[in-house]
Amino acid sequence: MPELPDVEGYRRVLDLCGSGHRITRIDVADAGVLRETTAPRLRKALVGRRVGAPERHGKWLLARTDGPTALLHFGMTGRLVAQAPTDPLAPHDRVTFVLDDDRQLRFRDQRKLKGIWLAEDEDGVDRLIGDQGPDALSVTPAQLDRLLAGRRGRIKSVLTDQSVVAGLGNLLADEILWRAGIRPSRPASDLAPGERRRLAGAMRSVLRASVKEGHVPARPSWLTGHRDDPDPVCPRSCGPMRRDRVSGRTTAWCPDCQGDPAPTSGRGPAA
DNA sequence: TCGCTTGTTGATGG
DNA sequence: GCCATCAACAAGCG
Repeated sequence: MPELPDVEGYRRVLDLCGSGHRITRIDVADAGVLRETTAPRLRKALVGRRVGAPERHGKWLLARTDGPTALLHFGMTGRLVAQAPTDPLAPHDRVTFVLDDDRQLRFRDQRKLKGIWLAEDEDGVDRLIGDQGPDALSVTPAQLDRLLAGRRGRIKSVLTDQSVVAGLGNLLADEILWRAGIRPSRPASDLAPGERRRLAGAMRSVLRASVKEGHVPARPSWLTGHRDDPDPVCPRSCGPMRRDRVSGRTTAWCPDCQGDPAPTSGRGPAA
């Protein structure tokens, strides 16, 4: 679930609830989410530290303190929730950070695909997320041109490649490509300048609206509002939507709005 | 039991 | 080197 907008929401939770407060205790209910560290080492590094202004890069949340930085990645099912001490522990609350005002920040994650890392300094941060491309929210049209140049892969694969641009997941990529009217299976380097401009604009507007909500909203006027319907219909063309696999991920798109089906026969007439 | 899932990584093959 | 596919990670649902 978590893509850039979700993680930005968790960043706000951490900022609102944590910034300026000291960490007084860390409860580890399931050490399976601790990566390259242990519960004792996490406590030694962070208990007593004051929480600073959190940052986000792509889908990574950087929990700053006046000491080490904790790096959180939420995989497909992770969340960060603020709770009162009286709130019962949820089944998937893996790590609880208790603050000096008794409030709690809980790393809640069903599937434990990712988790929490610890970085002692900026070199450590860089080692963990240094391979990430620029954050999708900050990408300009000119920058997108440079990022796509020479990429022979499919545009959807390129957009969801975190080392190219950081923050876009399956849902966002589909929504953005649909908004821009570009077929997900198009080779990235084939896009015309006008298409790249539309893509940059769609990325910006979809991201802005989604960040405001803290997730990709399933609005009736959006692709995301219909992609899980039994027989999904495109809210723009009113034609049937398609569900294919592109680069191993379920891909929802509209043949009317996004050109012809995958170019299996070699050359797509309108492509 | 199988297939599926909004994320990521590493192996493998073209 | 680039790209696509697949399996794996882990857990739940239908």
